[in-house]
Amino acid sequence: MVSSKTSAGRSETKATVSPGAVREAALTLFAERGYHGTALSQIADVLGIRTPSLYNHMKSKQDLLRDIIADTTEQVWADYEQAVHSVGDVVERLRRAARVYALRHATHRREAIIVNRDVDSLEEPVRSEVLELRRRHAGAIRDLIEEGVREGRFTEPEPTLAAFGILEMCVSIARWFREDGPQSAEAVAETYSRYALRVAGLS
Amino acid sequence: MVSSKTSAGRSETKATVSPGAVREAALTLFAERGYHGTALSQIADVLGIRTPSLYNHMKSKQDLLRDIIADTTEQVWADYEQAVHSVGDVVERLRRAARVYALRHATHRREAIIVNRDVDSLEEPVRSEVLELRRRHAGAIRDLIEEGVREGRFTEPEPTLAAFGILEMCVSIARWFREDGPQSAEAVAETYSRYALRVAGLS
DNA sequence: CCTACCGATCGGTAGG
DNA sequence: CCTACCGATCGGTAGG
Repeated sequence: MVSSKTSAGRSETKATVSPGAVREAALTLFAERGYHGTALSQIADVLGIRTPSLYNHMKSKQDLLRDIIADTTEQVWADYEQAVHSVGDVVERLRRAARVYALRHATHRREAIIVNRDVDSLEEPVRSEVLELRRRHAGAIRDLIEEGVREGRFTEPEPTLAAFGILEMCVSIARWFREDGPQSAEAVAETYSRYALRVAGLS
Repeated sequence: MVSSKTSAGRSETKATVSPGAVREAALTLFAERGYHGTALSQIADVLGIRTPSLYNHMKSKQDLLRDIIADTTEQVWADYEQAVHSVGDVVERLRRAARVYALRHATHRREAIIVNRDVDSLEEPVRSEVLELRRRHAGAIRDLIEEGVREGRFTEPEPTLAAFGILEMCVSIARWFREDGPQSAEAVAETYSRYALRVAGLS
């Protein structure tokens, strides 16, 4: 991204920045300090340029947030659809839905933190669209549990509460997972998908 | 000149404010918009006074955040100790620890949201002290699961992951619980404490 | 409790 | 990519 940094944070050599580099820097700083806690001057510092130069690569600070959150939310839904696609068994469907959601939260930690902390800083109508997509996701998980209960595979009498619990348990992975930790993202996702089935009351 | 706004936020009659009222307003606004997303002028607006008058009831914005987060974190630990105090059975200990944690997140939603979203906006050394207390809590839950596994009551092979999952599942209650919803705080806490035992692998 | 006011910093624009 | 600069707003202080 930027070569030969001085101790003060800005680069010695002339920086060449791209929209992707700005987004990458925003991802790290928004995740660390929050949207309102991050100044554009801090993003510029990381990239080794002056604040006004950012505007060659983005439209506004709000646009940066919107792109990050909207893209991530859409990918979560796409993940879900692909995970359960052409899988018949309802237990296996829930297992895969939980596993892919958990895996994303281990592999895209910054995005997950930003979506969950700063979604309310989004301007309308994007904020409502994002919330609607998240509701759809939670509803799909609830429906899986209900279906499993009808088929006698799950026992949980409160599918809505269980769906929220399962999803938020997976979200929490983004808050503690370390790439250099003792477990791989895949192993953690596998473990949490087991928890999901237990919460649903796998019989 | 006392302009009497009726709809836009400030009060008609002369306001009498207390430290508790300032904290209450901060609680609501920090939870809604985040610490950095809330201006002191907004807190003053809610109370019907001018921003500088806030300083008769608090030391600084940062102090407001610190009081909210430190008090809440200490109460969570006190809750835990009281819940497991003089309870011998390890399954019952975990059930009670999860239930009291879940219950607090249903009954103190604003505090919970602020602790989880804005703890990193705390200045040192308070931030580190709060994080240490939270680690101690998670460690205590993990120890309960390990103890239960040793006694053959639980089966979970990853007590650390299970402890994080259980706690964060309970935290999530603060994000969706409504006092006027279909379930009481106690009922939700009861349900989530069942989930906790399932995640631990109650045999 | 208020008005008056402070320096600092914010996101963003003009113009090259 | 830069410098120069904008109006708005921030948390906070002085002084009554």
